[in-house]
Amino acid sequence: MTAQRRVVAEVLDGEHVHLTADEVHARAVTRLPEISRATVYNTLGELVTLGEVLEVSTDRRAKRYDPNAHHPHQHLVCARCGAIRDVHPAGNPLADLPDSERFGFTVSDVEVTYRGVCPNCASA
Amino acid sequence: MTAQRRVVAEVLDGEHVHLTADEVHARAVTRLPEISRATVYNTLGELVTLGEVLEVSTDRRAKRYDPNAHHPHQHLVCARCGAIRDVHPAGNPLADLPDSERFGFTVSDVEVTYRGVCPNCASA
DNA sequence: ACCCTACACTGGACATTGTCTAAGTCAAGT
DNA sequence: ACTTGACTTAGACAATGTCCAGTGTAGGGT
Repeated sequence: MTAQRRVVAEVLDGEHVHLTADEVHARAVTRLPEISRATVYNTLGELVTLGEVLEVSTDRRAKRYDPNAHHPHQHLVCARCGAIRDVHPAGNPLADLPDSERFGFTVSDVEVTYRGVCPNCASA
Repeated sequence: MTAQRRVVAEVLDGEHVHLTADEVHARAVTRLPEISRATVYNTLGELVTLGEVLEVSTDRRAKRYDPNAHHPHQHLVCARCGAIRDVHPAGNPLADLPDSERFGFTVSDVEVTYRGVCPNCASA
């Protein structure tokens, strides 16, 4: 555990939002001015491997990092402003895929992204 | 309808697979050698706007384009080789999101990606 | 037929995101 | 103190996508 890794972990834990790698880097720099992008990427990658943090890809621009890794959840994304909310749908989407639709795959995971317009954007 | 757009449409229609923009461009070049990347991107964007083609983002590298836009379906992706299959889960995932989990959003769409290991990779 | 205009296309520069590498730094063990 | 190895840094590089200025080109109006 180095100062750099601690700072990255603190940034993620401090704000329960979904930050991009560059946003994490920007916030980390305010606490540890000389931390490099490579270290942030490396550390985020390690946190993902350890299962402490989830990678989320709600748009096709940058990956985002979700510190809420220990509660299974899905995401609801505003198509206009990109806001992201964690949501908890009823049921288990994995159960909705019958064997006949698995083509011999060993299916281990499912990722659900709801898209819509948030109240802010709808009223604007 | 120009020669360039026809070629892009033919490439997508010809092979029912999920091509990246660059793969579309590579195939288009064999038929129309001087077609530019920008035109392929523009044309793909227009096809997406028209609803003729879907953008799929199964990995974080390149967007892929799915000509099967008129049959709602989801995707099953191999975590090792990246192979993509169209699948049709039972039920409607949109119905699984209760009002209490919508936070005032107008939810219009849902995207489901199953992940697993395909038979080929599992036996290797 | 000839110009004019609007649109599409081209090629390349640019932006964003992420990965890689060579070299530097630091701490622990010998 | 020296060696070793892990970590960090800075920057080059790669992949993908977007933008823009200049160049066709097709069709309408004369």
